[in-house]
Amino acid sequence: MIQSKLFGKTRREVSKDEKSINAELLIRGGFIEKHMAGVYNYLPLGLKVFRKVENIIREEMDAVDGQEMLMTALQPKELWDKTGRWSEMEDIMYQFEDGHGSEVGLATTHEEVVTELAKQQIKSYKDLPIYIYQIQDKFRNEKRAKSGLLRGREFSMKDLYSFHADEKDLDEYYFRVHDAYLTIFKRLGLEAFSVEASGGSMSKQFSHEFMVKTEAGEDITVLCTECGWAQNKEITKIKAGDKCPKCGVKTEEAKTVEAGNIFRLGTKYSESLGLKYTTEDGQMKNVLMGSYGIGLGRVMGTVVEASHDKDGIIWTKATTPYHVHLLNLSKNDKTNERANKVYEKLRENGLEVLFDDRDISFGKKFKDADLLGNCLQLIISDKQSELELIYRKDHSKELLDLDSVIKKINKFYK
RNA sequence: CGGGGUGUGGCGCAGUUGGCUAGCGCGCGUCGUUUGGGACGAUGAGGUCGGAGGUUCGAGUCCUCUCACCCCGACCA
Repeated sequence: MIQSKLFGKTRREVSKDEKSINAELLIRGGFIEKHMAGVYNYLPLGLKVFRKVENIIREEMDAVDGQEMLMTALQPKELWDKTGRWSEMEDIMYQFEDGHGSEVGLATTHEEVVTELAKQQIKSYKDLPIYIYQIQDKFRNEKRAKSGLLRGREFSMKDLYSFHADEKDLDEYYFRVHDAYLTIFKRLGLEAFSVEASGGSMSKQFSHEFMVKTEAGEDITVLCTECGWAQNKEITKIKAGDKCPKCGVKTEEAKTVEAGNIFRLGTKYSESLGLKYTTEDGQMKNVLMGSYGIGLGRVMGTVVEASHDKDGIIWTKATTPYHVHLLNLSKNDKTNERANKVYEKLRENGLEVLFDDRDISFGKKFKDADLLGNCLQLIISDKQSELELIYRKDHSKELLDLDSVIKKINKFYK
C-alpha cells in the first residue's frame, strides 16, 4: 500500500475525551474513528488488523469442526419472549417498533436464533453432535461504553454454538474449544490464560473466561503463578495471598480483560425453545448446548493495551497490519526510483508492504512508523546503499542488501 | 441509571465583572528554503461559539430547558 493514498491519516493529538490507551493509539494511527460512544468505524488500516484476527479465529474454529454461517442481527420480540429474555434483557438490548406495529430487537447474542435453526436441522441422535459459528456484529446498549474497543455498543463477535446428545459429549467438546481458544490467543501473540468464572444467567456450571493481564482490564483475577490455577474474583473463595488450592503456592491478584468466554448451556435453551432429538431407542430428549464467544474488536484493543510503548503501538507478528513498513527518507530521484523497485520486489516476494512515499520530513515518517507499530521498518536513504531493517519492538537495526532483507523478514514471521 | 465534569474552525486550547471585526498552536492549500527522529519563512482558506428558548441597547460569556461526550459508581450473555 502506498501511504500517500491511504485513507486514514495519523494524528498528533486525539480528543481529550479518549482516555483509554487502545482508543488513543488506534485513533491517532488512523486505524479506527469514533462514530458515537462505544461505536467505532474501522478504517482500512484497522480492518487489515481486524481481518488477521478474524482469520486466525476462523482457522481455529474450522479446526474444531465448526461450520461457519451468518445469522441475522434483527430479530422479532416473539422469539425472545420464548426464553423470557425479551424482558430480562430490556436494559441492554436495543428494542423498538418497526413502524408496522411489530416489536423487534437487535441481537445481543444468538442462542435464540441458533436454537430455532437447530430445530429444523436436528431431529435424531444421528444429527449430533454439530457445531456452528458465525462472525457477526452484536449490539448491546451498555449503560456506559468505555475503554475504547474494550467495551462497545456495537461490536463484532465470533460466536460458536455446539449441540450434543449427552453431558459427556458436551464436556469433551467444551474442553476441546477451551484448548482451541488458548491456541488462538497464543497465535495472536497474547498471553492469555483461562479462568474459572460464574456461568451467570447462562449456566449453573463454571464457565471459563480467557483473560489477558492489563491495567485496562475490568476484571480481577486471583491466580497462581506456579500451576496456572485461576478464578475470577467474583466467585473465588481464595483471597490474594492465600495458598493456591491446587499446588499450595501463594496466589496473587491481577487486573485482567476478558477476551473470550465459553459456557456449558446444558438444556437451558433447548428446553425453553423445544429443541429435542430422538434417541437410538426412540425416546425424545433435550439437546445439550454450549456457547463460545470471542470479541474481535476487544481482542484488537487488548493487543494494543498489552503491547505498546511511549511511541505507539507494537503489533504482534500475527496482528501487524503490514509485514514491513518501507520508509523512503530521500527526495532524490535516483533513490526514489530505488525505493519503488524495493517496494515492488518485496511485494513480488509475497510480503505485505506499507510504503511511506509521502513528501514530508523524515522525522514525521519515523514518528508515524512507530505509532502505526508494524513489526518491521525498512529504511532507504541517500546515506547508504544498503537497506536498514529496524525492529519496532526495541528499535534494534541492521544494514542489509535486499535479498537478505527478504530472507530476514520471512524468517521473522515464520 | 446516580454522582462529577466538558462542549469555541479538522484536532488541542484561550477568551477577564456581558462590550467593538471571536483569538492562539497544530493540521490543511500555495510559493520558497530544508532532509537520519514530529524543520523554517511568507501567504491563504476554514467558525450559525453543541442545540432551542429567554434576560439585555448588546450574549461565547448570565438564566431555563435540551443534546452529546468523558470520568467514578451500579450494571455487564
